[in-house]
Amino acid sequence: MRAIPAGRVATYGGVAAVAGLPRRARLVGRALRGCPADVPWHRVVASPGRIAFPPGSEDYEEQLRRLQAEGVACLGGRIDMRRFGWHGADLDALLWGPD
DNA sequence: CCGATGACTCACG
DNA sequence: CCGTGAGCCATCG
Repeated sequence: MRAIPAGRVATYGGVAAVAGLPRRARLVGRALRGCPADVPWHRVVASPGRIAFPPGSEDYEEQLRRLQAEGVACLGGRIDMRRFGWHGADLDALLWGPD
């Protein structure tokens, strides 16, 4: 999660896959609940580029604020994944990095 | 032990 | 775009 750069977003399923847990998107959402403060939870959105919280809820607004603060546009409740989507590297690349 | 419940996703109509 | 249904599986009551 912390590997997701500011200004980009990843999907629940994507994070799960990178973590080596394919098809476990729900688990990522569960893990995000009450996660440490230094975890950029707001950079994780649902598959189509939509904030997963119920629109209008306090959590929804909070995430929207944080994303906009990083320059991520959310028009019509949608985030353009082709522009802001983070196509993360595989776990090895994340751990060992390109030097 | 068991059914219900999610910060999910994908396929289909 | 919207609903349905099927996977998913850790938690909860």
